[in-house]
Amino acid sequence: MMKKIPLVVVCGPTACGKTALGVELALRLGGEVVSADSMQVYRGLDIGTAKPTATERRGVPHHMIDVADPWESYSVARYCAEAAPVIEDIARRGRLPVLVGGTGLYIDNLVANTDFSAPGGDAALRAELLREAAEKGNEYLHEKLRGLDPLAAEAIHPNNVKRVVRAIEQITLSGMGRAELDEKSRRDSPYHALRFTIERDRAELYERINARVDEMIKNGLADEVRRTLMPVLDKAETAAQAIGYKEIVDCFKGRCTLDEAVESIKQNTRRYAKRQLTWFRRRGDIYGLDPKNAADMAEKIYKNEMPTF
RNA sequence: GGAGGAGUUCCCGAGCGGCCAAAGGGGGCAGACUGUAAAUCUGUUGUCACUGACUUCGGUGGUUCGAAUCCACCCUCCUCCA
Repeated sequence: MMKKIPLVVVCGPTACGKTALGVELALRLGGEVVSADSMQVYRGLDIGTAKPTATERRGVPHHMIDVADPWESYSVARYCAEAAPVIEDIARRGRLPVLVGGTGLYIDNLVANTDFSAPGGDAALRAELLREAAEKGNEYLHEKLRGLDPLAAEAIHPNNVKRVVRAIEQITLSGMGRAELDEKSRRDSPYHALRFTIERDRAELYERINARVDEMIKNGLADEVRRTLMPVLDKAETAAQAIGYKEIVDCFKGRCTLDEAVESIKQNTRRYAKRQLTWFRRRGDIYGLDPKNAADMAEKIYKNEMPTF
């Protein structure tokens, strides 16, 4: 059996300080940063995604940032397909890959080496199912799923149309139910991953979020949205969902004032952070770091003093 | 000074004698999550010894078997007249 690739993971909610810690770790451990962020993949979406600046990167190479255009749709599958070789390459060069990001779905599937080769997507089928749900109701579509894949139907709430659609799509395209697909998608992981997060008080985290949004606005977020997203809005399926962007778009479309948009960005970011906390919390293998000593932790990791090692 | 209107649970806001711990929304909190995931969805939200009890609807009294809902006075805010 091949030796596993050591992988340091810095995850956690937005604005908790992942970027700085990741860079610090990379500097001290001779590593390179691999971003695990579903929005930083997009070129041009810089300010609103809190993409690390050249200064913040401190000379550390960053990967999986700016790898797609805003009008492309992105996905976990694509992320894993692209990030895995990058990590392998870093390791081959004798450096330590440091995975830094807040997109739990991407991180977990990358680390688990999930096989996404089986069922792709079918835009036409999705549109058709979506229309069916709109016309005949969520329950109708859910019943349809129940007929095809009872186990999946059991696990997915009828109102979660997006998931119901995907489940129907999966079984239609592959002939396999979700349980079977999930089973087949599991592979051995080539990584030996150590996960860290930075723990902060909820109130403090929310304050950091609010302050950062104000900072983004000051740094020209609205202008960035006008330049990079507005022109391609109708095609930018994934990118148009980004917090900080969709709200400004609403403002440009006259649906709200700029102040309202800013408040909305803060609100949505806070809720997003909360969902991230829930996601990461359910994993029992994430080592929580005190923000005050986060940087010093790098030294301990380096010296193999971390309890999880 | 006079005439009206309003004060409801964290916020907005319905309720207008019993079915009210009080609709609905927001926010908060908790949860789910394998090809849109910064997305999508769910639950919960007075307290407790929680199939029951207790404290809430500006304040104090009163009417009533029973009040957030009726009456009196008081306090605060709004509109109009002076």
